[in-house]
Amino acid sequence: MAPASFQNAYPRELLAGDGLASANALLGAQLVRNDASGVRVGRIVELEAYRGPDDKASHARFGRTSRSAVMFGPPGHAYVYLVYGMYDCLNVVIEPSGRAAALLVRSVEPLEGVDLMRHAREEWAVGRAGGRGSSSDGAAWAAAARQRVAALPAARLASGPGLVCAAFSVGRDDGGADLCDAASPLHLELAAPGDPAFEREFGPRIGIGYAPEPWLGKPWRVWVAGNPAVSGPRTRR
DNA sequence: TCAAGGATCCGCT
DNA sequence: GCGGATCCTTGAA
Repeated sequence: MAPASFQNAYPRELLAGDGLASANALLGAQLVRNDASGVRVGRIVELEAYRGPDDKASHARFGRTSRSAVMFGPPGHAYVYLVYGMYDCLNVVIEPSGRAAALLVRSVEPLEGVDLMRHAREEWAVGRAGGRGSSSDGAAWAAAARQRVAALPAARLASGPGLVCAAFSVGRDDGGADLCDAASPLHLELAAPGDPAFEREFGPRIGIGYAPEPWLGKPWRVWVAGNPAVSGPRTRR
């Protein structure tokens, strides 16, 4: 059965205004990956806003660089970067050209294509296994990694910025992709009309300890209250 | 609690 | 141009 999606391409104007308004609007929207392997759809349940060169937690704090150039472009495009050497993170560019703001997609609740996401997570985990040590039991390690992923509840398949990219096969090749174009293999869609209502919660962003106040404490992280797919701060693990 | 991993940036020459 | 520090994380121990 064809998904009810592909008709509700996300309106770019919802991303062109104030960053926090964009974050509020995007929470609950759908992330869609449509490629040769099939269709994967998830609901965005956690976001963080990074708001321009003045925001000392944002990559834009260095000004325009080759890495962050996409963020300085028009809203609705994907900004994908590598962090800690091994994790890709997906951001949605917001605010008008030249403002260099973006929303980091931290968590997604799987809706369709859960098996594809699980398979992608397995492949990703096995890929990581290859880089670990020199052990001759690499195959065993990979098998164990597959087993761990297989045991995960669906809600944990994309509950973290690196995991979102793993589950949706997002890489830096996707950087610059137009997420407001329904024909794009990776794009956003409005929430389905029948989606349940939810409450929003706000708090400080995660992993930006290097940033000074007031940026450190800005409540620019927003998530769906009580949703099991929300990653939350590490201290909750 | 800690190691893994590599792109990116800054400061220095 | 080069070298070192840093980093929007994760999973294993």
